[in-house]
Amino acid sequence: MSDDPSSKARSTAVEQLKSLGLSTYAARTFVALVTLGEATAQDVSDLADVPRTRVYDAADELRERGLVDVKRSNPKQFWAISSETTGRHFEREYEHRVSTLTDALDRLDDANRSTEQRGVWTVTGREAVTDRVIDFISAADDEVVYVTVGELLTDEIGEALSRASDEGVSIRLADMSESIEDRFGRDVPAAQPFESLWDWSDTPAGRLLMVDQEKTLVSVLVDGKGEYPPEPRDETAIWGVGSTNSLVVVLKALFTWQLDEDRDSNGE
Amino acid sequence: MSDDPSSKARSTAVEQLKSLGLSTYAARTFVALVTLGEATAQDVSDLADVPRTRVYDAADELRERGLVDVKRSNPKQFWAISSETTGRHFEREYEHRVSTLTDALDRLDDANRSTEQRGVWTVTGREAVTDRVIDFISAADDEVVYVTVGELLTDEIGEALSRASDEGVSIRLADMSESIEDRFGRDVPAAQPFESLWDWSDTPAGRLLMVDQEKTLVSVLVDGKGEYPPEPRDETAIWGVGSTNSLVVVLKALFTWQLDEDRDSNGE
DNA sequence: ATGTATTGTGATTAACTGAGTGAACGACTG
DNA sequence: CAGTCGTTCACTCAGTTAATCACAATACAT
Repeated sequence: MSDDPSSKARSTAVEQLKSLGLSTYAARTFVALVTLGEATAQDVSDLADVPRTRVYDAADELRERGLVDVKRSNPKQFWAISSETTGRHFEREYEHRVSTLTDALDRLDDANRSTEQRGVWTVTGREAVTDRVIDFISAADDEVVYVTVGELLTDEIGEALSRASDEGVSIRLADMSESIEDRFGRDVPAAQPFESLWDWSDTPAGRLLMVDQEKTLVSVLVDGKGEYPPEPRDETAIWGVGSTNSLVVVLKALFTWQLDEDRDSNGE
Repeated sequence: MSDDPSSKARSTAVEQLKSLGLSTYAARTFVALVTLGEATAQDVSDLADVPRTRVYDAADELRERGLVDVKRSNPKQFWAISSETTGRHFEREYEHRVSTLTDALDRLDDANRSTEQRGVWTVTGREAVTDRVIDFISAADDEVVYVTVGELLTDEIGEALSRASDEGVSIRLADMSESIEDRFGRDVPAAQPFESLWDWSDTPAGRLLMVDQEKTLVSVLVDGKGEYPPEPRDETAIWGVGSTNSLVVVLKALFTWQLDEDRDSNGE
């Protein structure tokens, strides 16, 4: 039926609204009101699969949130705000929540975070790994060594590298694809590319990161079945900090050797 | 005790995390990990008031969300991402959700929204009223007449007025305080201030809005008990659209008379 | 004016998620 | 080898939310 495409949009909208904190009835009612424009409880009940007697509660929940207006006629009429306004609304709500959260967390965040550690931590998920990489780069004082493949050099990481470079941190990027090299010729003028120790073309690829010779991260892409849909759990990394950390020690040795090698071949 | 200020931050952080979709245990565990830095299940259980046997589940929930890393040692060690990274994380998550939502809603949003209507809608809450005002101003084609007090002329509304002005809509602002007049001398060059019909200084104040002589909104501030804490339910508005709408008709009459009066006294 | 149909409000019940507890298994240590 | 600690799993209980029903109020029609 012609409802099929819109019914998909309908269910995704309901899902998102629920994840944003609305009850199922309220979410369904809101979606119905968006499509109907102006409607009575009966109309909503017919379209949204919400018991008619519950539409009033759902609409009230929505009204308290400022998502729906009510016409005090008989029968009552309901009206949903436009999708743009909905976006603005949740944007404000979200900003408020996140800023409250980060404020509170900042007040708790202890200083004893980047001390010496033994052993290594594991991270799964590409976004989570990217977060750690950005953390490390942002905290760099002297030097960042980053071996990666173009696929994993996102804008966010580029920005972090640029910022670090601006603060006088020396950036060493390895095994960049052409397009990436072009990009970072602009973005990170101070980046000094060097030849990678390994040939990544055959491996499933991943990244190597060393910051200030005391924080290191190693990741591999683990495309489980097929690499067609970018799986959420498609990257796993281990990382460790501290000059005596075993992972740091071994990577420092490798990188130091490799970088010296590189400098020699460049006639420095 | 010295814990008191931080325990407040603790509970607000937990609240926000829960509202962002985490379970109570997960939220408490995360907050404990942020303060502890690196900790075992026992440490978390002691500080966070989470049953020790449940710390593992909570940490797993957090790990799947990319908020916590795990060291596979014995005993297991947990580590929480920094507050800045937490902010970035939820920002991304939120952006994804809201864009998915607005996409879906746009696909549903029916065109039959701004047709002729009888009767008026009611809105409560200052933010909700502001949303309607912005909606109206953004949809203006020819003319915006806005009578308000400085308190209710927020940046958002200023931006909306500026945008409308840029698109050739004539803006008529009334009863502006000096500072506001200054501001909109810059922001809205095309704004034509005019003398308000009423003296608002004694009333609880509110706003009047008419757009294209076919959409009108009237609001009053209803400071219930005291105006000291800006109550969330502190403004109530009614609005209606359509050239035959009763609220539109009466306000159009008032404004037309007033604006003509104003033009005469200015010698136009 | 009265009866009927429909709207609005409240109460009650059922189902489900999530918090809390305890038991059992496994690993490391003395 | 035994005991202790760490880890996981299974189960109970409570609170919340969905769903249904019953009743009151209003509007419309005859």
